[in-house]
Amino acid sequence: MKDVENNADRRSRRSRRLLEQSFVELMREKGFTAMTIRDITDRADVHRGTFYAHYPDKFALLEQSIRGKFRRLLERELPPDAGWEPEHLRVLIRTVLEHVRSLYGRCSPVAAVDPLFEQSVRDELFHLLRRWLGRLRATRDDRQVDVDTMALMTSWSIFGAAAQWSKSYEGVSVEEMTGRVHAVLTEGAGRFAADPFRD
Amino acid sequence: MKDVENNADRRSRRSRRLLEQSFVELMREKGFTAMTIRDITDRADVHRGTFYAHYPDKFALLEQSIRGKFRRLLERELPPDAGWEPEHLRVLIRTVLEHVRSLYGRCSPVAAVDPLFEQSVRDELFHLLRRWLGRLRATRDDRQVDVDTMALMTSWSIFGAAAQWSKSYEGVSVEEMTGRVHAVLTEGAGRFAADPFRD
DNA sequence: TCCGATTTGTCGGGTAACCGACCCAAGGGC
DNA sequence: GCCCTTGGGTCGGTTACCCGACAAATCGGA
Repeated sequence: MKDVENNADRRSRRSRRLLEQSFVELMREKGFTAMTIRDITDRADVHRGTFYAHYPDKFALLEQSIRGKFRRLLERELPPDAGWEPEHLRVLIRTVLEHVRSLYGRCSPVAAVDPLFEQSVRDELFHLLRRWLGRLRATRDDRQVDVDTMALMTSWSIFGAAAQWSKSYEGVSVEEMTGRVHAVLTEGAGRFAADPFRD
Repeated sequence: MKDVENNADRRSRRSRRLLEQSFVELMREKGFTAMTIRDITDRADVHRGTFYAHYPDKFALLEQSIRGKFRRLLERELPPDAGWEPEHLRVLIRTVLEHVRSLYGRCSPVAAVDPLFEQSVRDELFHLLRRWLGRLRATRDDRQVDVDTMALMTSWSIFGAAAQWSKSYEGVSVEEMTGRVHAVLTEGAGRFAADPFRD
């Protein structure tokens, strides 16, 4: 269980796969709070102890599940060679907007899982953006800004916009909102900073 | 791997299940001779060494597959509490007849697997009959005949009839043949033995 | 309230499965 | 002929998993 997630032992990968699969099934059958650890492990045909070897509790599995769903969504929308370019940014923003709305739209199922979900989305977003920016830096490394910080702030800004929009921007369409967010990211704060007293 | 087949370690059972499943899929995709051990293990996501921990070669897996199919067929046709009774015997005979015909009907795929198939069916049949006869013996144990021998001979006789019928009894229907076999088993050799010179 | 049942989380000992490497045999192409 | 690939089969060292049992926590009903 050294490199958790993908390139680990065959058995390790299989166990995680089986557990997550059972979890998803049980999620729609009886919901998060109703299911027990034993429910999950019984269905996965895995010893209960094995569960604790991979996850500290149910919430960790829920988080992996949410994260995985979001990641697959991004992989489906974006080309495999996507990077920090206007067109790909547009797609990314729109995907996040819709994903956040689809989970905020329905009254949040359990209040406890809410911050978990937010964290997952932001984190996934952060890693994607850092990868993009990292490759950018490789070509023209005359940048002063720190890549990690840039990725972090961008992920928060996109997510924040999505959250706010999905809650209270009833009249604004996805396209419109995507445009606004995109504009901020590309035109950016630099414009304002250059002339703070413009207005 | 102490009690091979059912009640063994979870991991053991899972491996066998995965391997057999992959085998069945590959069987209809590229056939028996074409598939390699690596094909099977790759698809099952199991280490190649694990295969040899369970089966000496491909043929053993084929045999398990055939045997399993036949067993499931019997379980579907017969009630769970079936025993040595005229009605259940009828069903058993008919099932064997049709099963044998369904595999002899098509020109036998590989000549090498032919005896393997015969052995599997007879063996499965033998164990079922022995179970039936064993329970019978528990109630009225005035029998002189050995249960194992009885079961063995019965299994051979039923299978033999089925094999012969599926090959060359073109005009005889399943019902008709079932009746003949059933008559022999119930009326039996006892009739003739009592009066060998009757005719 | 207390009690029994269920669930959670942990642990030690044992083992099936993993991994990588090995040798050998059977083709197939040069 | 030769080499090179491909598949079969084995082995030693390592590891993730299994099993059963345990105590602590949680919960629902008497």
